[in-house]
Amino acid sequence: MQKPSIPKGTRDFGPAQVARRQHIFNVIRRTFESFGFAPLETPTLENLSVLTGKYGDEGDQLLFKVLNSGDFAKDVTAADLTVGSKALLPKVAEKGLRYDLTVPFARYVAMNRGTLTFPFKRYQMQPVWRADRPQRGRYREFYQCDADVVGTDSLLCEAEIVLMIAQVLNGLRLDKFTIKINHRGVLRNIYESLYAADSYLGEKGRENDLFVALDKLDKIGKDGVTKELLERGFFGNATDRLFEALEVSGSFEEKLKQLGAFFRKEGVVPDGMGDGSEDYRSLFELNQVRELLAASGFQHFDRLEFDPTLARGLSYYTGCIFEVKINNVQMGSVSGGGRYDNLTGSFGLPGVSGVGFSFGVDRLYDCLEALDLFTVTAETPTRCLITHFDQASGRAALPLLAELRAAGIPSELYPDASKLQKQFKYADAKGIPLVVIMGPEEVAARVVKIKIMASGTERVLPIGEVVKALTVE
RNA sequence: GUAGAUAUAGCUCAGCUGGUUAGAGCGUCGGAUUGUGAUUCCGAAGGUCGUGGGUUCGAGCCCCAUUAUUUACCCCA
Repeated sequence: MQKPSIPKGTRDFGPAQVARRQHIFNVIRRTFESFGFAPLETPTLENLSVLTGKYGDEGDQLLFKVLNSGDFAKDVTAADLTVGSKALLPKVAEKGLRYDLTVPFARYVAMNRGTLTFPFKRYQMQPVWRADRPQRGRYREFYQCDADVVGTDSLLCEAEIVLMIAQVLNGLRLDKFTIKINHRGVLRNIYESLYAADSYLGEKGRENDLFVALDKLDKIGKDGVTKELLERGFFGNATDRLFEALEVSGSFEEKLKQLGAFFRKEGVVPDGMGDGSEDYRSLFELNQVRELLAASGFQHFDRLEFDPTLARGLSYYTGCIFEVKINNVQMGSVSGGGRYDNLTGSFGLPGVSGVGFSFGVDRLYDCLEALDLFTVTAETPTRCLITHFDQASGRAALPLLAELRAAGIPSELYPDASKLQKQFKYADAKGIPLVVIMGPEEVAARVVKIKIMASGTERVLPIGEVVKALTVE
């Protein structure tokens, strides 16, 4: 006999867990649909040509590749084996498991460009797979819930993302959250500010190294970031000015102004609208998002934070970027997203702007569990269990069973004529709130006894009035 | 890929410097109640101590290896 097991980083979900997960999905789905997003599903498998190169080198390594069917080794030569796995891969695998929902969506848009009505708004709730080392809040198979819009530059989309995030988290009663927002342009401007002045800082074109290090500021502090930048070839005098740039404080609006003043002081060339404090496009756009939110009646500006250090790993983002954390739980981000100007470009459809974001259902689940916020605990949807004693009473219960179901009350008849004690234990263990007792006495008198499990109270009703009495409650 | 921790009953875990027959709680099953759950009482079943080797008169405990799980780093939902 072998011990059964499931792959690392995957989970089974029992009935109680599924019920709680469905609750999360329902809150998200209702929110997405109320904002006009329509559902889309794409295959679990994508061609590797679609997936590779979209997530950076690290991302490519985390892709699950699927071995070709049949004799997958038939094209492999001895030479391939000596060159190594890189040369071997395209010969043995042409498909992979989807890594996120955004790239398959971009692929879908490019393939169906002729039939879609733009701007195209879709939501998608499906599992994705990453060959990561599992740890807290990190799984190899997990569900994402994405909502994206393609075909418009409007910053209303960004504002609505913030609205949806707040609506979902409030709907889940996870009200202690922080939505961090930044703009890739801000990061670019910061990078430029380091070069705009006279000092030489090291090799140019290493923007990503700067962003990655910057993103860790709140985790490893100034010293840690400085150390990491020096290791990556930036010179010492760069970091001082970097931290000067980041010393912004006050309201969302004030931070934008301070950063604009810093860029001008450092001689960063304006790329924006040219009206005073908004002559940097990134700052202008962030301010626009803020104004649109205010006009939409957004209630949670205390939970929206402009964070110029926020970077996010995925390399395809070009505009606003978001990240959401639950403050009172030790957990990675539960949601993230941003604008990508040219995601469909690599699929032959250039110049289409998209913006979207994603919820990590599994992390939301972990947060809700850590905060003990689940209200759904039932092991079964059954509301009513009919007990019986022998074949005759069991048979006599069937019309009532059908009647209950027709009335929309999920019901079941205990399948065996076991001891009543056993039937009651079954109802209790599964959290079934009502038990109908239908023994020979009840059948003879054309009545049933109904017990409300929570209170322990019982009453006797004529069999014809059962459904009516239960539907009133 | 790098580093650490853990592995004992279905689950969560005790188990003394290495010493007879490895324990508890919860859960399961049976009974107290031949027509009543959760509460109470009584009883029972359930363990090659992850696996393989070594040290020892003697190993759940010490040593080595191996596998699995898990935490952190990198990165990320």
